Amino acid sequence: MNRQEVTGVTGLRERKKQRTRDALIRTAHELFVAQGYERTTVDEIADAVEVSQRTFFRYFANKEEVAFALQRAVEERFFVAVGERPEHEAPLQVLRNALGTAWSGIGEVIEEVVPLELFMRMCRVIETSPTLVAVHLRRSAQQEDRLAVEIARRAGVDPESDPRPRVLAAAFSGVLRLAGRRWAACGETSIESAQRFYENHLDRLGPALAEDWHAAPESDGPLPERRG
Amino acid sequence: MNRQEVTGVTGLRERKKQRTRDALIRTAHELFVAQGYERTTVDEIADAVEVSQRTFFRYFANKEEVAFALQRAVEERFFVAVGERPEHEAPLQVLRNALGTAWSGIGEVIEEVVPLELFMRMCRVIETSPTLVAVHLRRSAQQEDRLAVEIARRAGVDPESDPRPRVLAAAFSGVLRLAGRRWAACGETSIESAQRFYENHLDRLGPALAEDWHAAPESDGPLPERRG
DNA sequence: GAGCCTAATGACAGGCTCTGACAATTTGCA
DNA sequence: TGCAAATTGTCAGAGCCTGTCATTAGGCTC
Repeated sequence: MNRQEVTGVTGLRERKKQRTRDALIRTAHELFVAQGYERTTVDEIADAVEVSQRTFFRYFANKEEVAFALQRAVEERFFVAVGERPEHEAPLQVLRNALGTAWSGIGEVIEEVVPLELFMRMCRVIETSPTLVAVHLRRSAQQEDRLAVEIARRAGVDPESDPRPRVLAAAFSGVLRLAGRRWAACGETSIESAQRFYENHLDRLGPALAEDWHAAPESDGPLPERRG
Repeated sequence: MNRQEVTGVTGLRERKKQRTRDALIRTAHELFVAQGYERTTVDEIADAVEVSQRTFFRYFANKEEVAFALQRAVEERFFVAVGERPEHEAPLQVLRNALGTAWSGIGEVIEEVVPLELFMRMCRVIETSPTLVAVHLRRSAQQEDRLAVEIARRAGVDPESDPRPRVLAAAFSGVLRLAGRRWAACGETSIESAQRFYENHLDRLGPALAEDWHAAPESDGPLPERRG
C-alpha cells in the first residue's frame, strides 16, 4: 500500500482510467435509454467515447456489465445498512429497515457518474430487456446468497444446517423483485416512488402466507394506490 | 384443423421434424453434460445430428432454448396439477401438493426423448453455468407470473388490486429455486431426492418468517439430513 | 530532464452466436 | 406424374468477445 492509496490522491493514470470508465458508463446509459439495449452496439458506445472496442472489453467483461455498473453501489449501501441495524430486531424487520436506509441518500452517489433521472430510466430498461432481466435475476440470486449468510450471522445460527436464513432471504429477494417489476410497469421515475413500492410489498409478505384469504385483504386498501 | 391434427396420425413430414427435434435435444443434452454448456458449440450439435447450423436455429431460437426444452414438460404438468387441487385447500398447500403430483410420473414423459438420468444431470448443468442460471431464473419469473394469476383465479380475488397472490407466488417460486440450487449442490441424481428437497424447503417457509428465531429451529432436525 | 519499466491502448485476426436471402430438395396431394 | 408448399442447405454478414502483438503514455530513478 503506497501513499496514493492512503490519501486517495491517485496519479494521472488512475484518474484517466476513472474518467474513461465513467464516460463509458454514462454513454452506455444514454444510448441504452434512448434506443434500447439490444439496438445499441458496443462499437457505438466505444466510438462515442473515442476508444477502441477492445478497450471497452478491458473495462467491462461484457456488454451487460456496463448496464449494471451503478446497481452495485445501491447493493453495497444495503449491506452496510443491514450491518448497522440493532441486534435485537426481528430478521425481516432488519431487511425492511435497511432497505429504507440504503435508498435514502443514494442520489448523491449516483449523480457523480450519471444524472439520477438517467439512472432511474435505466432501471426500467433493465426490466424490459429479456437479456437484462435474466442477468438482473442472476445478480439478485447472488445477493440473496450473500444476504442469507449475513442474516444467519446476525441471528447466530448456522446457514448450512438451519434453513431459515436462506428461506427468509429467498422470500425477501423474491418480493423485492416483484416490487421492482411493478414499479417499472407504473410510470413514475422518482426514487421515492420506488421506495414506496418496496416497502408496501414487503409489508404484505406476512398476510399473503396466512391460511385463510377469505378475511379482508388489508385494512388500508389495495396496494398500488397506497402512499407512504 | 385437418384430419391429421384430430387423429394425431401425422404425415411423414411431421414425424421427420419431430425426430430431428428430439435428436437435437438428445445430442445437445449429451454434449452439454459431457463437456459443459459453454464448451459445446451449436456446430457440434448440428454436425452430430447431421443437419446444418441454420436448421438448428430453425428449431430453437437460440442455444439456450434447447437446454430448457424438457423443463417445459415439467412446468406444464405442475399447472395441470394445480388446476386439479380441491377448491377449499389453502393457497400454499395447493402449490405444495401440486408439486408432488407433477413430479410423480414425470419419468415416462422425459424418457420418450432422453434417458431420465441424462435429464437430471442436465438440471445440474443448468445450475452450474452462469448463462443458463440467468435464463433459468428468467423462465422461473415468467412461470411465477402465470402462477400468480392462477392462484388469484382459484381464490376469487383480483391479482391487480390484491397483492397476496403475487406475493405468495414470489415466495413460493423463490423457495423452489433455493431448493433446486441446493439439490444440485448435493450429489444425488434421483427424482425422489429432488422431490424431497422441494417439499422439505417449502415446509420451512412458515417458520422462517416467524418473529422470534430463538426458539428451536424445528422438531425434526436440520433439513438436508431429513428423509421423506 | 533523460531514460527505463510498466500499464494502457489500438489494430488485427479469428471464433462463436444468430439472421436474412435464395436456391435446392423433399413431401403432400391432386 | 406433376404441382405447390414446406423444409433444408449454402452463403454472406452483423454483433459479441478473446488472444496477440506493436505502440503509446505515465511513473519513477538517477
